[in-house]
Amino acid sequence: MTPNVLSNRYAVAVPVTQSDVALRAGVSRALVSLVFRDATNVSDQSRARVLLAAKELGYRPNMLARSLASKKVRTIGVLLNDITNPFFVSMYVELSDAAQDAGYDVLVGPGLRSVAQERTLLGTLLGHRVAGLILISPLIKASELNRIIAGYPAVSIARDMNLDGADFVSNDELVGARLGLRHLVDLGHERIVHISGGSSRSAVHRKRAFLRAMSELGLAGSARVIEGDFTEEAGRSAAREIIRGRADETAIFASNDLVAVGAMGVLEASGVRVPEDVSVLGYDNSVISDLQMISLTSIEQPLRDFGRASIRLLLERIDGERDTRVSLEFEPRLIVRRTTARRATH
Amino acid sequence: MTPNVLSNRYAVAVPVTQSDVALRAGVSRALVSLVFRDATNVSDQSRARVLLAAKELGYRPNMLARSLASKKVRTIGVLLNDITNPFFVSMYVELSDAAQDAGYDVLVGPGLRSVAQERTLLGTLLGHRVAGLILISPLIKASELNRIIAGYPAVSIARDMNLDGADFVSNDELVGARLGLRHLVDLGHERIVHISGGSSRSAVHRKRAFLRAMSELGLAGSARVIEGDFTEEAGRSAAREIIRGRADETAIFASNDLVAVGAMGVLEASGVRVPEDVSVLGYDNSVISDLQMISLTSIEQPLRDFGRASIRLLLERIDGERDTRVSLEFEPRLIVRRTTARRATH
DNA sequence: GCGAAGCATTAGCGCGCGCTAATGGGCCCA
DNA sequence: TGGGCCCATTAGCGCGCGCTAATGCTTCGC
Repeated sequence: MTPNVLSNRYAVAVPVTQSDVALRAGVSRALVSLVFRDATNVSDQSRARVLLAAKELGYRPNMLARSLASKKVRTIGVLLNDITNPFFVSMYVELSDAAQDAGYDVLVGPGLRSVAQERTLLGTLLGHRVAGLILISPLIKASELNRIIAGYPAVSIARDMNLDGADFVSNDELVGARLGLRHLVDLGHERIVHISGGSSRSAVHRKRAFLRAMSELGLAGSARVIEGDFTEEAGRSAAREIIRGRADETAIFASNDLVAVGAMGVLEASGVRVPEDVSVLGYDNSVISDLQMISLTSIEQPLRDFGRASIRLLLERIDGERDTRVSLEFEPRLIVRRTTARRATH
Repeated sequence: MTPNVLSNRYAVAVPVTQSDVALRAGVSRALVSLVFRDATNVSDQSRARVLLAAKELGYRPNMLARSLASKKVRTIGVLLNDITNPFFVSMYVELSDAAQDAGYDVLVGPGLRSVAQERTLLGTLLGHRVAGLILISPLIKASELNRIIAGYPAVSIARDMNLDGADFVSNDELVGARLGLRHLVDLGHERIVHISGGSSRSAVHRKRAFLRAMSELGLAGSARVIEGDFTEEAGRSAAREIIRGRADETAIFASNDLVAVGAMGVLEASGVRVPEDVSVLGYDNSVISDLQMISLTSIEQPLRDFGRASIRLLLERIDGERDTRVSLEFEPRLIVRRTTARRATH
């Protein structure tokens, strides 16, 4: 009976430390540190021995200890206000990509449109001492946000909140509205209705851009707005209102793709054909707009540019290269698909 | 001239430590630690003073140092093989939710269907010394995975790889296939084609379940499979083949929603009506299937159950309560929408 | 008034690693 | 053989916090 020999079928993950590697390689712990920090002044022979020992033991530098000791965290926090929105997810992909290129990890705070939850998530991110924050269309009001992240490197995407310390990246709403409306006007449309995204800052900006672009085109009189939010249901509801009111609008400028798709669903179910009877224009060019069954004409926001620029701006602040606030607006692009067509002559 | 007075418009985030709080509260550092760990044996008075000082200074416990000192990391790593797939994103939402309830943070490794990338991401997660891993349909082959995460608490979702140390959570493919096919057969369909998800493990399981369920229904002879993958394009391509071949199939059992939507797009563009001429069934019940314009009948995978169960299983391992491997299969559900209908009598 | 008991607080080591001043050793040249 | 130089390596402190044995203080009972 040897009670020590238990059936240890499942190996326990024994944490391997620098000391373990040093011991096995027959060198000091600090030398191992030097090797893993790519320092010079290490003989090729020693380096090889250390790397070999590390490999044999399955050693991996402990990010926690490393961050703690160096006082430099290579992790960026991303606060997402709505992870179910495909547009934001794509945004995250770009961010993650750009961050990785810069040698940073990304920690997400995936919100579900709740202010309270956002507060918690921000706390978590700050608790992890992330090097900087990227806020994607946050819901918390600016004053509170300003207080929470005071002095923290931050970039806000898609929502300008005039944070002293936060840079701002967005798409040029006015250009977007012009692109979309000119396209519709070129197709002969004049009476155009906008289904808004609600009372959030970005939604209001988009609505104003719509109204202004209509004015520029001399169509201020035939512009109409139906209030909604950024969901499919808002699109459905607005479409019902349009049908009920027997309005003479021939085109819809939706506040985003989801809204557009919701409207189209109701329109087609009611016998109103898209684009034969009504043209529909979305915003974001998210993945659903590209589905063949939907094939929605949409305004594309340059996500890749957003991602790259955000990370760049953030790193400038993290590295202390800049102290002044920067706002960047990128130009959106019109992607024409099959939901917009020449206005029917009646 | 007082060169010390610079225009310091942007406050620098000064890291506040436990010592700072202790100093301000006039107590020892360890007492602050006790307060923040909700220890007993702290007078209400001291507690209040510490908390006040912490609030005034904006102190937040440093997760890094905490993990290092306690040797307990409250972070779970999630490896996602394809973050652009809405199904996986929903999966992540549930996981994140369940983890938070258990007091854990979540660190994501967002893959884009690349094995090399997955390797890197795993390295990052392990470098962060996450308490455990959740692998969502990973691509890395089992043997390698087994070596990398040896002894690490892990749960695999949607892909069984017989890892000794990894539990397994999935949906019961056979039940899913039966649900879908019975529904189609009840509607009078017999000749049914499956558009497969390719050669990945989960795709093969789904295909086999389809074939077996067809056999059970006595329809082995009228079952057909078109190979594809889990993308919309695969659905389109398969639909073209179906049309070209003038096959007499009256129903399509797609390997996922995206494939189904792709097929529907081509069918309708070719004048084949859904569901009048052909019924289409998806899998996953992802967000797109619920869009009114699509309204796809689909097999719902119980994501919430997946998430809860995965976290629970993982915590059991992390807490050392269990050493043996567990596999859980949850029953999917049929969600009937508008893409399936009674077979046309010709 | 004294000891015991109980409670609140503190000192100090350890976590894994970054970083630097200091040490050691080898080599070359005179 | 001695001195000097340079390169490789090491000892040791610090990062912010967890944790516990030990200390100080108060209160109470007899």
